Amino acid sequence: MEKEKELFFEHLKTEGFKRTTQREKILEVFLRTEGHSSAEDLYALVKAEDPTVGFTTIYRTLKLLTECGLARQEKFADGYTRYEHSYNHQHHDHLICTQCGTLIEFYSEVIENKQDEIARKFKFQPTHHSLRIFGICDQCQAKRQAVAS
Amino acid sequence: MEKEKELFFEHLKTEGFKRTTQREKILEVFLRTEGHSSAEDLYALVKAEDPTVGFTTIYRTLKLLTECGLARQEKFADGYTRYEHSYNHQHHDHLICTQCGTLIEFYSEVIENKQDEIARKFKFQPTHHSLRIFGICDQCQAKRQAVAS
DNA sequence: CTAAATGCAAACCATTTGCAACGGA
DNA sequence: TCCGTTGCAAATGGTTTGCATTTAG
Repeated sequence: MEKEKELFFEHLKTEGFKRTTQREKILEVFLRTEGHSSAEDLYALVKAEDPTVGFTTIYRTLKLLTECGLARQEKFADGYTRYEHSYNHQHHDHLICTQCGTLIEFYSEVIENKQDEIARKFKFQPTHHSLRIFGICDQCQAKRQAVAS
Repeated sequence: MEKEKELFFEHLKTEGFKRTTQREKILEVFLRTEGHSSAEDLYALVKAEDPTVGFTTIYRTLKLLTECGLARQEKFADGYTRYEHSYNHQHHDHLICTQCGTLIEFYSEVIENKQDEIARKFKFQPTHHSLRIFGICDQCQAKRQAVAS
């Protein structure tokens, strides 16, 4: 966590931005989240600890965090943009149920390695990736069966 | 193309929807597109052939096409939702340059197979997937080098 | 006939921006 | 002090919805 904070403050310094209490608080709360948080989620969490922080600052800080690589954004079908960090949280990919929205996380060494191999082949320097498999989860398949009969 | 049209009209019939000239035209134009088209792109293309079709109908028809599996939607960082079909276009994944936006397509049998294996393990019935590797492309790496020196 | 479909304009809603007050450096 | 930052309110912009009219079945 300290390493991440340093990285952020360093980024602020080199870009000529200021280190404010709001930015410190938002980063701190963000690093404590697990998984995918929307700006709204984060706003609620930060607001609980510091009611003076505004919605706008959440957005502006998330942008900064994305720029320096601490946050990664992903657009979801529900219209919300969600953010996640990699601190204390190993990389994983997703199975997403298009029926109920359930998220299943998985990790495959084989796929990770193959991706690196492909990137090398194209002389491409990968920073991160997103693999999502869409379909129907176990439970929703059962529900469908029940309706059909 | 005929197979896809049949599938669509069949979907309309089973859902109790009507077969209209607008829907026929939109499907036809959509199947002719290559890659990722936004509603706006499609509107321009359809409008060129039939100026009476409205923007709203594009959205409503894309929703129908997505429901019956002919279109697949993907949210992009620029705020637009883009759609693609699989007619006449084999599946592929993407390397995306975060610097210049270049898209490189690739296909890996190993990754495809591993994905199916993972889905089976979770009793998940996959319909499609999206794998995007983000990073810096060959050309932009060269540019960076040039600036640094 | 009649229920669905269309096109327009207005509404929506997550996100962004303008601006006056504020606060690091 | 100076310039970036903040929070509010208003604006933005892609997408959706209400409604009167048109149209497929």
